[in-house]
Amino acid sequence: MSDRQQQRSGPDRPAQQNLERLIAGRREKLERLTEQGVEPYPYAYDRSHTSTEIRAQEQSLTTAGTRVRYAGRIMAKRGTGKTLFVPIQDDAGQIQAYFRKDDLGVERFKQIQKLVDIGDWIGVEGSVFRTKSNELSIAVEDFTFLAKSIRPLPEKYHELSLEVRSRQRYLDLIMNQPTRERFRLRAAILAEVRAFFATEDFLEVETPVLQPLYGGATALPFTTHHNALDMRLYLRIADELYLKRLIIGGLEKVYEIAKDFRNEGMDRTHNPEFTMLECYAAYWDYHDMLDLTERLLRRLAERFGRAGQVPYGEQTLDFTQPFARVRFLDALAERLGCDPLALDDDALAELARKHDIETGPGKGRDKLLDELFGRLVEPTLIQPTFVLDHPQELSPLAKAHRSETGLVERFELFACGFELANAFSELNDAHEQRARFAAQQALQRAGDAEAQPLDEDFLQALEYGMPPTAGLGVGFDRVIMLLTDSHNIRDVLLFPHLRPEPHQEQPSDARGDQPE
RNA sequence: GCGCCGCUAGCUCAAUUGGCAGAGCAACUGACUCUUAAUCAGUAGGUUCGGGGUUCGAUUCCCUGGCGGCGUACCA
Repeated sequence: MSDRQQQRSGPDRPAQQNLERLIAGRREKLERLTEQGVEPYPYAYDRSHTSTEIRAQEQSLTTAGTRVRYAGRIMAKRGTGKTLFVPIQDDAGQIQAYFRKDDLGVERFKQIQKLVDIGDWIGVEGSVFRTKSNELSIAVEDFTFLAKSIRPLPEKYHELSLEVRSRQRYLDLIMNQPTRERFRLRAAILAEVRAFFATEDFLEVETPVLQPLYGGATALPFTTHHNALDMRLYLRIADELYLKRLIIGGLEKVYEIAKDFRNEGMDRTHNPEFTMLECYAAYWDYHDMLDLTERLLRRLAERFGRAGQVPYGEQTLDFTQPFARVRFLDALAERLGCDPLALDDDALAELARKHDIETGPGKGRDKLLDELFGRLVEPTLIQPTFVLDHPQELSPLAKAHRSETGLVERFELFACGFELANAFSELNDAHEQRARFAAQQALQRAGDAEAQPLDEDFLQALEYGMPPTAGLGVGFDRVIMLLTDSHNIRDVLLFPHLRPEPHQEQPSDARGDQPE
């Protein structure tokens, strides 16, 4: 190790010399601790109380004079000569440790004063008390070194950049209590969703991530390769076609919460891998599913908002009343000021171009209507709103509308200007489904790369008969964004997708992936 | 993808018209027995993201590559 410290003219980048010095200094302290007989990386520490428990039990702990054993990361050191105040952070918060030279002796005090750094892990043992300035503290009688941090923590009173927060999430978690709270909340919301589906009698299932053919959504997949079978596989873009196979199998109510993968752009509401909630119920139509969606969102808003009101930026979203409902074409007509169905193809294309939407082969009428809707209507849907009855071409897996030709029985839920959920009465006529797939293939030939492929295996399953069924997909990360007042999906993903840093080179002998 | 903006010490940020690259925190040395952004005195820390160009001289201007932010497009 000392050889490396002496290495001045090596390949190390000069810009890192200062950091190297800081690290070398901490390694040196580690060596000196070891020389003094301190085990630098012990195997366990038997703590008696967490910070939460100490705060909750302060009264009894102080009156009884109980010795507590508390552990965590050192977040600061404030020395006043022969005493030292050290805030120690555990999972839930911080408790200040109070070291006195007179209590610990010269050598032990010198260890904590000189050889222990901000960022190190430590266990302290002593009694709980309040300082003169009324700070809850532990008067340390003994301490145990638990682990060394050889890199300096970020500076303490400025925010980390979004990049550092995302790329080095552990630093964000160390430095920012709200980040910890946000991810605890995410876990609580997930648990609440599972509890909801349990009360609704849904069965939680798991379906394949690696699929021989992708389907169930309009999106581009990630491709990989299975060596043993020497075959191309796709990471799923949706769970839909497998969950429907389960409905066909007679599991009447199923749901899955899992990662889907879409090989598309990233922005504040999109990450290449994201968590999707999908559920399917036999004998239901999309009206039943709409009711379930409203029950779910209302329950989450009541549990995690303020009595069903959810603050989001400047807005407050109200989930207590029945959500607004608007038909797709009506909403679009209102924004356009004319009936889009009354326009001929040329007029529609011109209208699209007027709103900066590309036209051309592979973009049918319905696709243009959808893009116009996305451009003109979606951003205006702040309060929770159901949009119903979409054009058929956009929804090759949805059942035709029972009374409106050219439309399907479908709804999307919007809030905060983005889509939260998508559902339909599922198409269960195998013959019709085959025709819809054929239409998708025609679109694909015309240049629509996202058109859905024909899934012969799924069609075979469907030919055994699927009962009337409604299905729902919910962008779970977006629900988390909504309920935690987060405005970038990266804030609700512990490890959002980022470009690798230049020094993180990929192994050149990587196997399994097939370059596309 | 495209457009705009950014990248300076471990972290957060300065630097006049192109003229010696600075501060706070962190680190190091010392003082201090109730601090809490502890305080006080001092020290050290830089290939200004990489490469190229213009110039007597580039953190600054130009080109190019990398990464990031915001906007925009497709999608949950």
